[in-house]
Formats: sequence, C-alpha cells, structure tokens
Amino acid sequence: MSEEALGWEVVAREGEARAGLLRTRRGTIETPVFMPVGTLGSVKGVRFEELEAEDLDARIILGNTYHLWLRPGAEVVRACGGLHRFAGWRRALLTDSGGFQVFSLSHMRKLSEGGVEFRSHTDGQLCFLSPEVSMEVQAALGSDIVMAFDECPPGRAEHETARVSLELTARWARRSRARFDELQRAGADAGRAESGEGLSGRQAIFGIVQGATHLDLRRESLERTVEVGFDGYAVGGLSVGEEKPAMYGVVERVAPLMPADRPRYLMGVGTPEDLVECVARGVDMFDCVIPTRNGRNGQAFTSRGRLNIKNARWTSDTRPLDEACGCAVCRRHSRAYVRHLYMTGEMLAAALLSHHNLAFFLDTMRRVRQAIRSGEFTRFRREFLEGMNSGVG
RNA sequence: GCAGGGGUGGUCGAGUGGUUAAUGGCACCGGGCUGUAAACCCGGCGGGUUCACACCCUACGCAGGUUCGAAUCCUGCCCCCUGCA
Repeated sequence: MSEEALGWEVVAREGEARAGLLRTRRGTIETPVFMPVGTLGSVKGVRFEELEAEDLDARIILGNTYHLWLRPGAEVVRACGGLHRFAGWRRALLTDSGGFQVFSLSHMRKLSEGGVEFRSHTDGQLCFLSPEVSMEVQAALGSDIVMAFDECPPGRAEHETARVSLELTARWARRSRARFDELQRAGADAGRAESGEGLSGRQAIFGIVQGATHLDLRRESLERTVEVGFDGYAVGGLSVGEEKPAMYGVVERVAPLMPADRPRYLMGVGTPEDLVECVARGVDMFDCVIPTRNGRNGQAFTSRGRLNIKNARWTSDTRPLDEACGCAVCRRHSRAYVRHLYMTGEMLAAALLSHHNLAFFLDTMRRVRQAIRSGEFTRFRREFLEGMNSGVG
C-alpha cells in the first residue's frame, strides 16, 4: 500500500502557476495538461493515430464509468483486457466516476445515501450506481487514474444544499477509497501495464472537492477529502451554471490550499481562456468536451478567438482555420473547404474541426508549460488573452 | 385534338371565401454549447423605412370579374403532367 501509483514533481513555478511532471504507469505527462474527453472509449471524431501524432500528442485522455458501464458493460471491457486494450489506446487514461452524470441526468435519477438510482438514458432501465460499483467498474476498465464517486450539485446551489451534498461526497470519498483499495489488493485492476516503468502497476485514485461557490464549504470539503488521502485532488462542481467570476474565485482560493505535493485537477474546464486563467491560479490538469463538441457543431478555436465555420463570410476564404496554427488540418485545408464539408453534412467536417480544436488546446498547453519553465508565463498570459480577443479576420 | 389533374413565398408542399405575409419540411442566415443523453439545441427567414412599439408596399401562373372581403368562387388566356387518340 505504500507503493506510489503516481509520481509527481513540480519543475517550475511562476506565481501560483506550476509546471510539473506526472508519472503514470503509462508514461510521463508534462503539466499543465489538457485531457481530451473520450466518454465512450473514443474521442469523438478523432482517431488515436491523430491523438498520438506530433501536432496533437495527447498524453492522457478520459473515459467515463457510467457510459461504458451501460454499454458495452464493465465485464465486456474486462474480458477484452481492459479499456486500453479494448480501445487500442496505449497511453494514459483517466476515468470519470459517473459523478457528473448525477448532475447532468439529475431529472432521471434518485439520490440516496447508498448511491444513485438511474434510469438509463439509453433504454430506460433502472440501474444503481454507488461508490463501490463505480470503483468496481473503473477497476474493470483498468484506467490509470480513477476518480472517486462524488455528487456534483448545480453551480448555483444554496449554502445548505451544497453543504449536505458535500457531506455526502465526503462519505462517498471514504467508501470509494476503501473499495478501491480492496480491489487493488484483490488484483481486480484490468489495466496493469504490460511492462512497468519503475512505478508500481496499480491504479491511482483522485479525490474530488465540492461545495459549489461557497468558499467555507470548499475549504471544508478539501480538508475532508485530504483527510481520506488520495494520489491527486480534483475540484469538481464548477462550470455547471455558476457565473464565471465565481468559478475563477473558487479556483483562486481553493487551488493554493490543495496539497502542493499532489497534482491538482479542475474537472470539466474549459475554454482556452479558462485553461490559462486557471493555470495562473494553480491548476495542473484539465478536461473538457468543448474542443470536440463545439468542433462537431461547427466552431473552431483560433489564436484570435472563435470562428464559426457556418458563417457565410468564409465561403471562399482560402486561409486555414487559424493562420497561426500548424496542425495537420490547417496545413492542408482552407476555411472554404471545411465550411463546404460542414454545410453539406460531411462527417469529415466534424473530424477536421475536432482535430484542429484539440490541436489548439493541446498546443496552448504546450506553450503554457514552456512559458512557466522559462519564467514568461505572465507575459504569455497577457498576450494570449489579447490575441483571443483580437477577433478573427 | 379529347378527357382528367395541376400551376402558392429560394425549394418541396399545406391551405379551398373572412385574424395574420399565408402551416410544415428542406435550403439559407445568425446564435449557443465547459468532469458528452449533444454530428445537437435555439432564433430569423417577401421588400422598404424605424433604435424600437409601429408603419408602408408587393405577393398564391397572367388578365378581368363577383363580393363588404378572394390564394380560395366565375370568365378568358398561358403553361405543365397523366391517359386516350
């Protein structure tokens, strides 16, 4: 049990911003890092070859307990050798616990101390997710980083609501940890790396801090989560309906209080601006569906702001999506062509936009890391935000 | 030539005497999307003036007519489709 599942080292700091190295059993990841979301074991519209190629070079992606549990089922994935082998992804994998679905599917669930009773969004069947079940599923998936099962209340939750929720999350954190440890001892983890890299092969587990926008609750939640003890800590329950200043406020006050010797993960965030702003406040890891979802829906992120490929003004524009981007899509295709694909309903449009957006997010993080290491993050941050507000021409 | 059916806003297609620029779909124009129930959702969509409430104009093949009132009824004309010769 004393063996470390995860290595963590801060290599440079500037203000609260930190550049670090996260060592997982499937490779070392430079932070701050953005993790593309691959809910169903697939980053929608983007092949693993692309994620591994130089212009993206994603080191870690997400999978989702709830979705994979429903289909194809935890035992199917286990029988296929864990999610890595099942999907053909060799790099690091973090799985969300299903906690977010407690929020996003809130109208078709029943919450209790034991866990959550869901109406499956696929066929309406009743199913029961709990800290224990979530840990069992995540063991079967064999992800490298497991998330504790939490309850995510709406961002605008009142103090009392948020307090009750936080306490439930704290009790679930304990149960998650306990069941996780049992499963590790029992060898239930389906994702042991084929060859160790000096680290133990066990899965790592992160705890999640809740408390909505109430700072006293955030502090309390943090204390109680740290008390349980995890390999890393996440801030959950943000970008779920609260005002943006409130989100930045929580991150600004909470991140610095999180254990400095562990990675800090801000769940579900965010826009490119959010990433840079939250790195400045001390966050190391991010994930968000924005680059892929918005890409599928026709929006490209560029160094000069967002570009809606549906707009008629691009009809004959021969420039790439972002003139400052060197991704495979921008090297080859024009706005006019991508717009044409989108307008005619070609699935390639979604694929190209998703690819470009991920390239932009991942490259932004690459530049963030470099800036922190060279002590130029403050300037980078200012110039980056200026660029994002300059408007696409 | 005869018989039947039909011509509606970018398009397909409802509507068959009485609010209303005229239901819907598509196309088009614009907006949204933050641990993915999302290749989705929302809005606009005849023209003109106005910041706006609003106002004016032009519209259901063309031309007349009936009527307080017509895309809807009548007459003529022009096209299109199907069948028979």
